[in-house]
Amino acid sequence: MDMRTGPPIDLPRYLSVLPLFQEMERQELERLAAGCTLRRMLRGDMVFSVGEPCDGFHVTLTGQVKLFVLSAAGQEKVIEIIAPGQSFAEALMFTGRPYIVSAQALNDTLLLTVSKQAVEQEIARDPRFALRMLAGISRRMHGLVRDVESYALHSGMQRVIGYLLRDQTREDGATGEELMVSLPVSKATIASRLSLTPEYFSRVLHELEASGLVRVDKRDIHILDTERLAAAMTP
Amino acid sequence: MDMRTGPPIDLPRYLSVLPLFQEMERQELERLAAGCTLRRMLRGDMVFSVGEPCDGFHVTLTGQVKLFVLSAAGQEKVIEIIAPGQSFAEALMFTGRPYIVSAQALNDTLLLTVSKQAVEQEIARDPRFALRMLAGISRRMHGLVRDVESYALHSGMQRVIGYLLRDQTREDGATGEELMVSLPVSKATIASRLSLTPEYFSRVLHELEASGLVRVDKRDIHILDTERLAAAMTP
DNA sequence: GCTACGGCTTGACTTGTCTCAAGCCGCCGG
DNA sequence: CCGGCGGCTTGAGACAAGTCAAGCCGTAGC
Repeated sequence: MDMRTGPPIDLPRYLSVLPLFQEMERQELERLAAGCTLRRMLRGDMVFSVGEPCDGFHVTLTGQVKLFVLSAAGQEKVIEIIAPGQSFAEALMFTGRPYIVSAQALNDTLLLTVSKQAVEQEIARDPRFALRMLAGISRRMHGLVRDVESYALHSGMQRVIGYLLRDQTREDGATGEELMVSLPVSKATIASRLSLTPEYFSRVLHELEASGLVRVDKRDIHILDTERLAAAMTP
Repeated sequence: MDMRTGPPIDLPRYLSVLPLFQEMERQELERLAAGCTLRRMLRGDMVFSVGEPCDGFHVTLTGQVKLFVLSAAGQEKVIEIIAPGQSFAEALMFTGRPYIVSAQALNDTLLLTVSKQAVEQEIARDPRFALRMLAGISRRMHGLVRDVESYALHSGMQRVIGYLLRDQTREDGATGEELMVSLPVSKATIASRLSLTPEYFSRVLHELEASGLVRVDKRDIHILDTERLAAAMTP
């Protein structure tokens, strides 16, 4: 374990709060913890780059990480923005091939890395852990399929609305209730995540504002009328 | 087991040739086979539809299946075309949620369905089977990431070239070697797979032909110069 | 205070890709 | 032999989204 973080840390306790390791016994967590590394990363630090060998998966305890690819022309496409508590690169670990995306810290970040070896060992010991990994990866894949669907079938405006309402389920609140979405990172990064240029993203937000559907204040998007906004997605 | 297929079939033998079940003992295969169903499907038959509960995954032994979604406006987007011997919907099975895509037979198809229960049972018995499932799903996800990348960073022309050269690795053959790609299904279906309209796909192929890079004969695309074609992807 | 820079917006123009509409071709059924 | 239909192509025009360029604003640094 990397001890650059200062005083020893109760790693098993850190692990226990992660969705992936819920319901695991103290003893199992300790076994896993032995195969873990904790790193403090600064904004802009690379977690890994395309082509590097992959021998584990990662969890952001605090901070944010973006997964992205670069085109031959140097253009960047953000595949996913990893929020605190989320894991990433689990799937890649199991293919046994090098990374196909790069990962970079968007903020100062506390990063936990679980070695491939520890995971395989734990799967061998307890098949239920394998099911948890499978469920996690499958959920990730679910998201990717929805992205593909979105890129192919939705306009830029629809993708933006979809992003703003991503956590809103139907009948989640009363009609016309006002809620607020804070963009977790720069607008340019969100734009890339949605496969839009920053310029066009700006215009779309402006248009939504002009229609009286949202109010934009820096990175806070106040949704003035959830229902009308949702309605604007299916014209 | 569904016996509509006529005389009893040596299901374990069928299973043993699938990549997913490689290296499994006869006894394990027999256990799995007990949880399997074999169905003959006609062109156009639905394997499953969005929203239906998912209690297993599928393998096309012969024939082809398309995975697709429909937009609110009724527009279709083909997510993937499943070739003979390939499995699909493994990931969805593990999320415990209903199907998020639909699957339809593109040809008369012999379809094997492995029940969720049989899979979970086998994972409990042999963790190495879990690793195989994980590797399979991860490979699928790898493909999805490359698709997202492609939709975001490549032009229509580049996506078509990428599709034509998908199995070609560098130094796979001599310079200028001629090879041929047969479209497995209708051009309209391929177009949707690539997120293009049939009209535009047609124009792109025509343009490639005009540049002397390919020769199109019905569904056979003869690649006249692999290197120049690959070069046309990175302008 | 002035300057510099990152993050964002705005305007004017261009273009890749879609839409709509018509037409061609090969094939099957009557 | 003819009609119809699915699969595909072609043309003309429209539009969503991208590009390039300039400019604004707030914060950080000197």
